[in-house]
Amino acid sequence: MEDAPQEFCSLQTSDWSFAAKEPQNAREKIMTAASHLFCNHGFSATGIDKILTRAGTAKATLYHHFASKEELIAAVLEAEGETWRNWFFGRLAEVKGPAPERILAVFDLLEEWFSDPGFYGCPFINAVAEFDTGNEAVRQAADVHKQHLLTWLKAQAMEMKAKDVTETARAIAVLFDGAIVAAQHGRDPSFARTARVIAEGYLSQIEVR
Amino acid sequence: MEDAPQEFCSLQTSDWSFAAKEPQNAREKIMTAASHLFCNHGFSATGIDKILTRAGTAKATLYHHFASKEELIAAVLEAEGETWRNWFFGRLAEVKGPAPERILAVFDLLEEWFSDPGFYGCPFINAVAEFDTGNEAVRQAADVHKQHLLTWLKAQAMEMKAKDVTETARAIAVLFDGAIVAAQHGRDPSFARTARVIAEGYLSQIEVR
DNA sequence: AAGACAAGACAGATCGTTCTTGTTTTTTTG
DNA sequence: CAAAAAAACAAGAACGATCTGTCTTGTCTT
Repeated sequence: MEDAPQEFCSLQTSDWSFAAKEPQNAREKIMTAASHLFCNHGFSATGIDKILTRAGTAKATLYHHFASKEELIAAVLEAEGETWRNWFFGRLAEVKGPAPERILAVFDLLEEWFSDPGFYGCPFINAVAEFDTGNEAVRQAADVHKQHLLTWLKAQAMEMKAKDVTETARAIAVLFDGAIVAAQHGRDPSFARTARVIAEGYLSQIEVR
Repeated sequence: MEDAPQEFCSLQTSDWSFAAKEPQNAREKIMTAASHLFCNHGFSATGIDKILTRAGTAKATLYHHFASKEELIAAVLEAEGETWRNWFFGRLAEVKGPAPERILAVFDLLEEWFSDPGFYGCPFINAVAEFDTGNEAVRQAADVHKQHLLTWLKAQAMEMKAKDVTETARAIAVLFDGAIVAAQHGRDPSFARTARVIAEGYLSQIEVR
């Protein structure tokens, strides 16, 4: 019952998740089903048959669109990453104010994300945690995703004339990862605010050019 | 070759890992082999047969000591947690100085941990990331482990007369988790120092009773 | 005599993958 | 616009491999 085929739903509450999107064709049906199962029950633990049952598609259709399970995993990670970044940076673009306030807004967005009942942690953190050694493709996908965030953070650090732009971005990224993991483990969205307070203190002490 | 049976090694370089200990009997052989494979290649991805091959033991021996794979996972997590905490808190007990310095020493220990070539992240973070939904036993084991750290942090916060003891401990824990994940993903131990600098700033601004 | 262990056959289920057959949908073309 | 060609898709059988777990037989150590 829990993993039954998704019923029609015109209201998109989880803009950050590809798995919550309305699939338009068989390929998307497979990807949204796979995304949900991978992220909630793990990649290795999710078999092809479970994905097909949830997607309501045929086995040949999956292997027509994806050469292997590994390729499906890669496609899901890429789609999840892109959807999440569109949501995240899209919302950040709405924030008015100087760079420090934009950085702090990051943690408000994290709290929104954590508060979603469907929150399952960061797919990339989870994937690297599951595969660790081997599967360099997964690590690379996670790296690409993280670079997007670091690039944005560096831009903010430059705008606020931080002395060490890279180190400032790294520091915020540590708070970012820490908040995600703590919120996932404790099922407690308020870790985003804890991280925000730390960030406020850090940014107020930044050395400036 | 990579996962061959471990050769004799009298020097214990990785005191933090149960998988690096010298097994004394068949049960410990199984547990150290399982620990190594679980932590490096994932729990679901590691089959019983691979564990037995690495341990050099028989299948009946495994099922004589453990009722199921799930129970073996639980036993490995518990052993890994205890070994790690013995190393961590044992080393912390050597640190002289007031509470803030003891807290900062946490991040020096993290850097040591991250610098070990065999570092694979935190087994509990990895386990929760892999299973997420379902498997409440794993989540509970992770919670117990985290409570040990939080209790220690609260004691330090009390000693330095922090106004909000719980929040102070939570903040350091966020930096703790963030450093682990960042170091694991970037294969870069220096994230421990990044987290330490943030902690220094945070502790210097703490509200005191 | 008893328990710990090795070695491995065996079972039933599930894994990822390929293949076949037929239907529906889309695209191209006359 | 209609006919024809092509692609997408459903349903599911079949494959060999691997999965967790059981069971048997025999050796070794206490």
